[in-house]
Amino acid sequence: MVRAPCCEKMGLNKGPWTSEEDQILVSYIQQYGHGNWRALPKQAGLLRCGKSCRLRWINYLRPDIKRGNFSREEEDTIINLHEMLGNRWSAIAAKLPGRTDNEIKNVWHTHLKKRLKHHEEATAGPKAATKRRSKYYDQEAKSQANSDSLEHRRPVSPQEYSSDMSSSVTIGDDNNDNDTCPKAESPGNFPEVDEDFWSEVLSTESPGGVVSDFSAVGGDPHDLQVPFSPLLTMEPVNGYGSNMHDSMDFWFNVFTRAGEIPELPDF
DNA sequence: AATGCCTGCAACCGCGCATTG
DNA sequence: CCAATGCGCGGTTGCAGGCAT
Repeated sequence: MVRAPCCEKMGLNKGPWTSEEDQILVSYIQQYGHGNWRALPKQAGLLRCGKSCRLRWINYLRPDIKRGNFSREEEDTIINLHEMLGNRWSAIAAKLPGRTDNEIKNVWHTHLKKRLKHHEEATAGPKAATKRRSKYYDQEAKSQANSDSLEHRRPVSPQEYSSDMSSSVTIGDDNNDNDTCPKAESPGNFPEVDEDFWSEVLSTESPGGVVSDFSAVGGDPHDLQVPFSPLLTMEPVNGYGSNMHDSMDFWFNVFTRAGEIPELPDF
């Protein structure tokens, strides 16, 4: 099957959007919505393909877009989710209101990969830790030192925790290198946990569920500092927990990293 | 001051999946 | 059932601005 191009390429604008085009697109969507992206540019009088319009709207013009730099918490959330989901940017974006998959993808490639790399260097040994850091990271470390770095590490209630998985693990944070940042020697920087811990988790938890009694799994989740914490908040939509395959994958990763493969829970 | 390099980000491209007729 | 179409996603690119030399 020969696929037709998404739009007639002839005579359509490409590249950066002008403010006029933005205005046309916004006012059209506000008035009529965006039922059919392919037809939209023609109806709105834009010399763009529908795909381009959709991208512009979703990534830039949508009214609920959150602009500006990512907070530390948002970055930690991305790192957590990326650990779980991989490059499923849209699934990650779904957990970050106001942020787009494109934005998250960019942040990951420009900032967070460096953070992780730096963290690995730092945990690999003092020699590696003294390597030259990126410009971004130097600035970030400076600004972080000026801010109240304790705020985002504060303990939270299970309810609050359930709606904010971002606080579970902090990776590559200069100021946390000596406190609660996980420092396991094992691949993936995961701390060891004992069998009792996992059996407790399994008795109280299943994918898609929420742990309501943290005393049963070791008290304050922040004290645990283990990467499965997002599991505790997982909802049976968008990503892990949404189907059997993902759930199996997830549990396999969790147990493999924990160094044991107990019986999988019923799904 | 000039030049080249690097970084960040907006936008494009191609593919796969879902839907429709 | 199958082809056509539309949409969404992830990877990649190109450009503008900042920075180093």
